[in-house]
Amino acid sequence: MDEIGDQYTPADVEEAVTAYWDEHDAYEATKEAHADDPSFFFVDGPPYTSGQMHLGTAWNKTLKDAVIRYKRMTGHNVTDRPGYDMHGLPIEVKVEEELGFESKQDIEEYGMEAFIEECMRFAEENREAMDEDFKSIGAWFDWDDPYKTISPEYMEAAWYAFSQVADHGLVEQGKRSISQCPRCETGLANNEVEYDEVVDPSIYVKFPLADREGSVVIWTTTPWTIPANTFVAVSEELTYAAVRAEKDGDEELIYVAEECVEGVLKKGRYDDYAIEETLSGEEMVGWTYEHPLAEEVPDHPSFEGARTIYTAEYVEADRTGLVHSAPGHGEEDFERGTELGLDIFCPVDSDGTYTDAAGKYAGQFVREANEDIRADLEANGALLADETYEHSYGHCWRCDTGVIQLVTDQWFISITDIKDELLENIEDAEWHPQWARDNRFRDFIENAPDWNVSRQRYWGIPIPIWVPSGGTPRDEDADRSDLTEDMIVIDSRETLAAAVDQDVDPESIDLHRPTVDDLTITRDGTTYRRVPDVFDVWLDSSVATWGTLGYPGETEDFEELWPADLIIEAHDQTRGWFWSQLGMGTAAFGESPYKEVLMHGFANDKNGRKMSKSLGNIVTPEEAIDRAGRDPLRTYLLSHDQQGVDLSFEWDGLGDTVGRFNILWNVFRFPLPYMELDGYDPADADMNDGELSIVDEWVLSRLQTVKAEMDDAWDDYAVHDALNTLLDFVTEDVSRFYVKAIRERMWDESESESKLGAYATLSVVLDEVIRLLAPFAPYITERMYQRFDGEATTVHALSYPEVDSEFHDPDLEDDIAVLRAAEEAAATARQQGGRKLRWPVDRVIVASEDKAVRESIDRLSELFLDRVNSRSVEIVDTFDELVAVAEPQMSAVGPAFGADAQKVMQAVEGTTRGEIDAGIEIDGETIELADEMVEYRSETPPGITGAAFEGGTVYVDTTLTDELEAEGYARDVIRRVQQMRKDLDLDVEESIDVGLAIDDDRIAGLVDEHRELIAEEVRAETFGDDPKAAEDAVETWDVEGISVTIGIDRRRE
RNA sequence: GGGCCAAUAGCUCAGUCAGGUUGAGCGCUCGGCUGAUAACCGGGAGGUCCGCGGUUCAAAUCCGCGUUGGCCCA
Repeated sequence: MDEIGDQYTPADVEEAVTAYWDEHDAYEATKEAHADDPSFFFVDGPPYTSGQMHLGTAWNKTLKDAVIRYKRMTGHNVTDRPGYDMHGLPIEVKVEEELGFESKQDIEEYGMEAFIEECMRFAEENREAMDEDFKSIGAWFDWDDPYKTISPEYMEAAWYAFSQVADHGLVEQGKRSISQCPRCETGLANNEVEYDEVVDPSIYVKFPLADREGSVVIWTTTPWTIPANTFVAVSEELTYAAVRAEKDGDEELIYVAEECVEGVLKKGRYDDYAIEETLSGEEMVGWTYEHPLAEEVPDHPSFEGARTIYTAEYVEADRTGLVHSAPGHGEEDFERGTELGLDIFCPVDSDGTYTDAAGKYAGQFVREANEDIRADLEANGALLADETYEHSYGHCWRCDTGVIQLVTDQWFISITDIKDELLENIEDAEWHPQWARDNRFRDFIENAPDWNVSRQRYWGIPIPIWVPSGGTPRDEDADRSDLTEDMIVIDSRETLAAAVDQDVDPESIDLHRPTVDDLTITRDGTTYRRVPDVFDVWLDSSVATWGTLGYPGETEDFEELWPADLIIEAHDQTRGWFWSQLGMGTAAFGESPYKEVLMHGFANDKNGRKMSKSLGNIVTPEEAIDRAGRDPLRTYLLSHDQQGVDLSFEWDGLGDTVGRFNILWNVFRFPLPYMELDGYDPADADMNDGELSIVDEWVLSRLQTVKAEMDDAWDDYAVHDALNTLLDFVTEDVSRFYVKAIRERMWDESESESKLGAYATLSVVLDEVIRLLAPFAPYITERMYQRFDGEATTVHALSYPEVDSEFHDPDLEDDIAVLRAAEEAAATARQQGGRKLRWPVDRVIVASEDKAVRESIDRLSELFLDRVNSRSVEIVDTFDELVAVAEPQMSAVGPAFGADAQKVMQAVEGTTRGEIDAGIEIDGETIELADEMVEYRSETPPGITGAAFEGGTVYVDTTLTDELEAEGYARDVIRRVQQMRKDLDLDVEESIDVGLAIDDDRIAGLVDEHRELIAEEVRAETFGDDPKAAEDAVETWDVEGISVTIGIDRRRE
């Protein structure tokens, strides 16, 4: 791995480094090097094992990897166990697809045990593929020992935590209205419901009043919930109208909110109407009505308090102002119904078909019954209007089936009971960025409902609750409070083995279903059975901070490390993992399980749109690596805001990043040939060797400033700021200024003190840059380190460079900043004066009214002269050679001179103040000019051009003398010979013979004065005047309009 | 429908917290330099600071109302 190519080729570098790491166990060496450092407990957010790495997960793992590498280099023993989230419905659905299943029934027929084995195989296969993906971007985690949510230790961690939650009285069982996927036949958490636009029926239905004339009108998009209608809700704040409406000669009385009268009448296509009476919502409370499908659904709610009008807060003056309410379905309906003490009637099964209680519709799938219900309502004369409506509607996140709202029995963690504690615990974690915590996260927690943790599925952690047989949660008659009281919550395999009636080996038992389903517990003569549900998969990852430590099975690490020092995920996890962990940590242990959060963004396409198959705008990490490389991809991702802001992926931007690595590569390989020639080993660089020049001191000082700025950025996990500060230093300071400044010194004699100083400085700068960059770009830095030093097994095991105040000289940095600005202005002035940098000038004038600027240039005058190629510099507050040039003011000249004004203008324009003062002549007559007729602008005298910089102006005197011209031409000849040497591919130290002919006698004479200089610079042994005789190369050049013919010959021994 | 975030040069982004003539890099273009050469340096062109309104002597920045995109929630 010793050859350094002329070109930076990421693929070659990365291939070589990967092989090197494998061969030398670089990862293990790195961990070993920091094994005794203070611990840093990082916890990996477990990606779900149903897909492969995409750009977003690549970013996520890259950021984590960079932080871990940085933390190690700054002296921490970092926990780097990767995690995988391997349970849950998404995998079940994928396996069902593979097996061609369509319903739960298929799973039962296939056999639960076999199905679960398939899920495990699927998850493991995906995990292995994802391992490889993550490794491919240089993510150094402990891939041999990931934590997996399906391992017995991990599942036990969930059981233990849940039992703690139960001990705190926060586990409840009860009926709740939930989103149910009728295909998966399970309840879904809110965040598992995705909203898509669908077209649904939109019907207005008349509910005939029982104790008076007329009907109330409701609107619904779910006709299938009408069989379960239990009450109608009105608003306390609305006024309602009794409307006498007429259609086709028939009259009827309907009640709607006053504001909705016109809308409803229009929908019903009534010919005419009159408002008979208005009344408040309150006045309507207690009115009763007939169920509009009374005959079709004989068992419809008719219990005490049913078919009655009540108020509810969820009623708005929308559509009709009255709301059909079915506590057996809707969440709000359920809450209000419970509040009113109404029974819950839900005639729908978990698979979305009506039960016998639905009468005529029994056995039908609810959404398919919509049409029959609509027809029956119409036949009953209850349909006021019948339309369709496009709106967003919830769908199962995995199988895309439209969800239905049902009231079922579920197990909950009563988050609402500990809300104050949750809000307090938020404060214990520091977030980057902080606004995410204080706005979004806090808002969410304030509104968080109880956490439904039960799923009626197979591939998950079985809920460790055993309840008395006959009192299962599916039993309609079971008393809820008793159930919670009587439940037994098992916290571990040991406890399980001790408690159950069967023989169980805690060492070998697999806690998955169906193994645990058959285990019973007998206590005081009562037999307990496990509730059949599994945990919501969000509960799995919520226990990650102790699950990854094997707690409670292993307690040592937990006691030492917990809670986590840092977690890193994208902003979608605010209400995902950031939340679930806080909820679980608080409910189980009373505290936040993490101390710091770094929240990054999403990787979108170049237009800021989500990458998706349907938009065809997906960029894969593989493609990015193929086109640009691993280090450039990582660096590109990390150079953008890492705190809450999305990334718009752009190929050009990735290309720019490659460009910056090219610069770094060039800086790195630039000194190598010289050092090799001198037998200089950069690893042995010693600042005491050689002599430091001002630019050496400056770049070393800049390096200290850069480290200090990077430290500040890292402290705030502003990873992008740290990286960009470093990259700017490499391109702006090291490449553009420093390397350019020391190039000449590289050609000094081998024992030159100045050269040794430059070697030492550049060695130190490169050594530190390599280490500073290592966390971001692990491959190229390893490559460079191994070429440059290589003493340690890997650069990643080394320490991060620290600020050395001995080399910090802010005043010098200020001086050089001024110098660079002035130098830039000088270059501009030269360009305007048509004098290229290779040609020396006699003098440069720096004019500044700022004393500090003048002093800076004065202190650095030698360097300044060198860089602007001038023989002298004058530093002044004002440049007194400027010429005041007259500008006629025509608003004054015109009225005074009338017809002669044009002549006056021409005579005045461009003359100097002296000439004006001496008097202007027009047609032989001297004329009088008033002060206001002329203004003056300052111009440089002939041969001098100026350009401003921040803090002053630089003037360059480009007047030629023979001496300047002689050197200029000589330098041009040198440059041409060097080009020819290079074209011949000569060795740097190889000698040549030169022949030179210049097609202008005067110039030839001038150049002749510098024969020795030329011969020395181009390593010419002989210098003749017959270029054509040369055998190796003859070329004629145009130098400033003069034809110059050069011939060169390699010296042959 | 609600909350949070974003929108500034062709592209990527600073600047917004703390109001005072919009900046940088890349790209483009013209020129220069050059034994780092697919590198490097300088000049130039290139902006309704997403829109509309308000506060203010003064708004990219503060406030309000929108538009577009992202995430989360309903």
